[in-house]
Amino acid sequence: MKSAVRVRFAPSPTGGLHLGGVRTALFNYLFARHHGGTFVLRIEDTDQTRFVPGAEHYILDCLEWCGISPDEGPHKEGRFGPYRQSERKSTYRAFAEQLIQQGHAYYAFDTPEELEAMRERFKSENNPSPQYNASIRAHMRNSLALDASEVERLLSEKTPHVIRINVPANQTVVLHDMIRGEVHFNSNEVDDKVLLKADGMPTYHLAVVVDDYQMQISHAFRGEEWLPSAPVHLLLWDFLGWKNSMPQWAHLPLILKPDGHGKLSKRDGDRLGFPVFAMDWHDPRTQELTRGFREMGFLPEAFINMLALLGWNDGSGEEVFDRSQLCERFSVDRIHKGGARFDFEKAKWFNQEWIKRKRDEELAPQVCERMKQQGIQVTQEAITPLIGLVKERCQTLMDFIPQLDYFFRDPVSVDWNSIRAKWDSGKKNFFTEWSNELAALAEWKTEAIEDSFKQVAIRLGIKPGEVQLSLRIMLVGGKFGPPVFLIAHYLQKDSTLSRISHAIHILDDAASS
RNA sequence: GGCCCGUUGGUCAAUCGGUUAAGACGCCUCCCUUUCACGGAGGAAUGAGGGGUUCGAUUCCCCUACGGGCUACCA
Repeated sequence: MKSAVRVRFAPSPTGGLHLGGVRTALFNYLFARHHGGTFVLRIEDTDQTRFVPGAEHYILDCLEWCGISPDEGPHKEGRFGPYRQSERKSTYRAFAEQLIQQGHAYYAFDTPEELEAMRERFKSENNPSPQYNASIRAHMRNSLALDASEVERLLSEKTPHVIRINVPANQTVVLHDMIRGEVHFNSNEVDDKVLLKADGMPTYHLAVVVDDYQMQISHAFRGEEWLPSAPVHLLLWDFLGWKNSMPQWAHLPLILKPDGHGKLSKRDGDRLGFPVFAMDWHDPRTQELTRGFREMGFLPEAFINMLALLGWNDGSGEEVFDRSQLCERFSVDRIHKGGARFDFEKAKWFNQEWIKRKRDEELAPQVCERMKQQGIQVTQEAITPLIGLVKERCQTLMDFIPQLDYFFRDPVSVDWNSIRAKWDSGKKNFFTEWSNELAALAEWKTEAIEDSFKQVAIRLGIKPGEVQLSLRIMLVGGKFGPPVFLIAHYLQKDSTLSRISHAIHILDDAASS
């Protein structure tokens, strides 16, 4: 009786794709791959007021960047399309009507104002947000409370109306969650959710059930914030007579703010200086640009690795996994129940691990691109051999820029103070002497450069170590980077000499003034 | 307020009744290196509280506290 594994990621195209969304997509993907199943993308665009052009395409791009592209979706029609709920609009109404015939739903003609008035009227200290439920629906304008003839009239006059679920009283609805086990709900606490809106579109509640059924979804992963509405969905699966086809549910733990309280939001990223969206999101309405992990210099391998370990682990103590390892090791019973705080430091560590693991040639194109964006004249060929020199110093792709910049142009800023403190005629003499030696050097090789440096130092009675930091600052601009003689080697003779002589002038001027 | 979920170091977390309560990030010290990193060796730091169950509870149950989610014709 075991059917094929089919899972879906069902975002609504309302803006950038959040970390938590990507993780839900990822867990779906990993589960599907682990079980040889199918990963479906369904666009939940039933709220026309929140629709944002470009968002769907952006979501697809994010998933592709992460390497977790869906097997079916609006981009890749399968046997279960269409994959946009707006394009499935016509299918929902019939099910809503069917529920009415069976007494499991009813028409409601209440206007937004009337609903507001109801909430005001029944609001109390003990019940600040009254629900549209068994005790209240008798007081409202719906097909359960009104005369049949009146309902007939309202309908024939095309009075705007919605269809609500008729939640039975005094029932215990039991959810069997793959992560949380049994969760019990009392139907008296569940309100008569709108199933079909006045504009004819279904709400999430109806659409998720109809679509999961029609798309033959076997396992449904979603965020924990959906747990409270699970009984509505369970009831619908039952009412529609599809109980035996219902997917197994898994409510994922939330990703929380690093500080303070609540679930992680885009605002936290803005506030704390880290990305929350997978990729840059440019809001077409507000023109606002929100930075993404990709543009901040993260590798997709690191991004999904980090996300996979947020709320799940394989118990081995290992943490760095590539996509295929994740697919292999993923299992629902090792998903956590509790929410996990997002830690940007750890995210950067994952990225650094992945940068170290990547071959220089793989990194080169992206690093090259980023340097060009900064106006630095570079080529992939020139950069590739340098990447290995600096990559263990980089946590993001952006870190390569300052690490590589000085190889291609004179340092933009120089930490003169670090040299000046101990600058004297002896040192000036040393660098002048050494420059002459370098100029005459036959072979521009790292070892030869270093040898000559040491020889001149010894000849002048200076410890090589005492002038090495000065040299580094002259060439690099600061106290960082690979071994200094290696840098001189890559810099070539002319640049090396010119930076040294430029430094001597600067330091001399400062000394004489 | 109500309903639901959760709770091991600062953070991610292992443990599925018996451990000196792993490991990782971050932090600190030292080594390597006259830069910064990488690497290596150490260190500080954890079972929310109270009741049970049990020979024995971090592990099972209950209560409390705390945290979170939901409470729309949004998903």
